[in-house]
Amino acid sequence: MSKRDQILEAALVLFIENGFDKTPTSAISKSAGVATGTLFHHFKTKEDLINAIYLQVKFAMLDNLAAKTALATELSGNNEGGLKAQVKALWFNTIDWVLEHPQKYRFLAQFGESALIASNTHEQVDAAFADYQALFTQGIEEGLFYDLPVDLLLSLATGHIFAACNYFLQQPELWQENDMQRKMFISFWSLLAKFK
Amino acid sequence: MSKRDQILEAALVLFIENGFDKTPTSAISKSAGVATGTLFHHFKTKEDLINAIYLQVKFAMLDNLAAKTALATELSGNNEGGLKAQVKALWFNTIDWVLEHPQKYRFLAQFGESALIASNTHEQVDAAFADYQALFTQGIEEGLFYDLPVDLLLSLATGHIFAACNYFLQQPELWQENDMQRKMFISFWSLLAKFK
DNA sequence: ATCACAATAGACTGATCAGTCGGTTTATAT
DNA sequence: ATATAAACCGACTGATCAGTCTATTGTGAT
Repeated sequence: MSKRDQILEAALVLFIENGFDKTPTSAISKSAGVATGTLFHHFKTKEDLINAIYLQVKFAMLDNLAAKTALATELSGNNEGGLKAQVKALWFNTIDWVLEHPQKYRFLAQFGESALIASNTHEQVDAAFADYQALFTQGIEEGLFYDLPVDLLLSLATGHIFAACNYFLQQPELWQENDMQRKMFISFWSLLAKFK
Repeated sequence: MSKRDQILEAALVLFIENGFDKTPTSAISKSAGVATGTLFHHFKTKEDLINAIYLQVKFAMLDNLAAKTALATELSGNNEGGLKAQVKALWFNTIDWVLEHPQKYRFLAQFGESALIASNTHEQVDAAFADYQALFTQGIEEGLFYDLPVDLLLSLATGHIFAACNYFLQQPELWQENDMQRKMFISFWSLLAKFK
């Protein structure tokens, strides 16, 4: 692992544990096994660093979704499989990834809404989520989903997913419980779609 | 308005605009028209201050809901009015309050998940929300809601409301649009209840 | 009137820390 | 081999700022 990655990893952990302003750069470089100068060689400022982490985590999440989706279409042969199946895969894979990467998720929850993340950073991420937006647009146009603005529907959907993640990160065993995933998806789907 | 309240109000605005660590206490006292000493007379530390704001805002939200609920039961005569009507009132009044207090909401969104809010603070707030938890418990016991843990259902519900608020704070005129509130409540209700 | 205490003021400081700087090592290209 | 640049190091510093301290002003209470 490159020193740059060591820094990103160490900083993520320290940031979620102590918060941004209670994490001196000296602590980060120390924990990463790297000199101060090296940290500032790779990241111009401390804020650059947190924005880099944010991008890395968001894209890691996205890459995972893309990989899983690709795998699914490959296995099923066709590249459609129905809108509902696609949405379900997206929903399940997101929660699955979060539960496997609790720290990365906690970072997003803690800093995603903070003023530290530059608007430019948000734009880069939003652009990368365009594919999934298209999926929801399709649902609306087909009359399957409620006739609401796409980004509102997307926001409601991510809200549901994140609320679920918050809960199941506290109680991971419940997520595996009989019928739980089925019930949760019904709730999720009902929020979007007019029909079952 | 007491100097204490002036400080709370000034700090809230500065915190959401610049973030916690980019807001020196000197800027707060200056903006509040108060001396440094006065700030630290009322709040032992800067973190005490942000926790005090958090409590004030959460309780303001709660007091508003309680007042509106009380008014509704007074007007309707009986104190029941059906579970769905009660949930709808809760849902509508929350969004209404948020849209009328965008800064307070933005504060909650930005700092509610941050490490700055003490666990003790969270506990005080959770305790105050017990009444609304009872409402959801009732819905589950009556077999009206999905058979899921209460706090999971609560978390999903608040997730939906917050996602909606985020959206309509950007596009306030859409909230008033014909049919919008009806459609949004259908989506909200479907997420909780097995039947329409 | 007098006492006690809460509220207010603002100059001051000790500690902290983001970021710099001059230098060394390592990798790459020619 | 040699040149060039990128990666790396860590001691150092200038600026910032949370919180203190001492003094002054309201404000009841008896």
